[in-house]
Amino acid sequence: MMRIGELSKQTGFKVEALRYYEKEGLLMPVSRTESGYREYDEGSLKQLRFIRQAKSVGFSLKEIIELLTLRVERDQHSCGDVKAIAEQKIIQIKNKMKELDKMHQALHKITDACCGGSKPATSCTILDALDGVSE
Amino acid sequence: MMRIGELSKQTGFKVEALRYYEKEGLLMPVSRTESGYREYDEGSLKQLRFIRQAKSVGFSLKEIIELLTLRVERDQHSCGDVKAIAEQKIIQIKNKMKELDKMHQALHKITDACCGGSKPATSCTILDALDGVSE
DNA sequence: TTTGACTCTAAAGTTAACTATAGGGTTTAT
DNA sequence: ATAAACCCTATAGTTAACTTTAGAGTCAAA
Repeated sequence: MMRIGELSKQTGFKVEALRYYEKEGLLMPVSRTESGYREYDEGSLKQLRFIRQAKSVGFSLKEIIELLTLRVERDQHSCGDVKAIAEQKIIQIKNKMKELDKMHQALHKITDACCGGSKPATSCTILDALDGVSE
Repeated sequence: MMRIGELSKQTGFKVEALRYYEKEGLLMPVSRTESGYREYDEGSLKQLRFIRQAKSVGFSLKEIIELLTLRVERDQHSCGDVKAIAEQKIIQIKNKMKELDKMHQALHKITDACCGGSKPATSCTILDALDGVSE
């Protein structure tokens, strides 16, 4: 078990952000000490790593909560429910990957074609580069 | 050439957002009519499509400006400059793709393993599912 | 035992990215 | 030629995701 300062140090999230996440329902402390200090464990670390990942690819905190509460629990959510939400998220993720792939190809085209040739390009933008990328 | 309302209709961005983008340096109108109306063209459409893509995968407007101004122009930016920035962005993109891939595998694991079996799972979360994903 | 580092709550402030409002010109269809 | 629909600027307001501040309790070392 660790306190909030330690969790902050190990994850890079600020102490205040961690308290904010609790208020928003993203990350609950495992327990509280008698004096009211928050206590966290390894699971908290894992959860914060996931939150960082999801944030970095453009999911909002609200969407991340949806992802985190995706669970099948007897008498709570049916497999069908979970499957439906998960599949919708998978679609979102696939779309994001497609966008990233296009951007990646375009950037690659810039570094390769625009700068690699013998004669220097006069003007080459990512928009021009995207033109060559199959949609 | 089209005016701001038409551009808004064709892209789904609100008129006010387009004006905001101009103020922030993301999207400049091609020209102005005598009476001061903004005028846009096909290039504006292309640019807005790109902005939407980049936003959806978590790039900030500031970062998008960086991407949009990535261009080799004689006497303005050297190939080296552009290459350096582009390569840094490629790294960012690759990281995002890695994160998305992990999330995708985890979600797939949930829909498959947790709901597919004959006996119902009692509890299965995305965090549990991520455990099995190679890091 | 007291000082410094840590923690708490509650509330106000900040930043990015819009969104809405006020007050006023312009275009276009009738 | 006039009303509806569109555009303008400037400014204020909103939402998400924090960050800061104020005031106070707790814990560990000297």
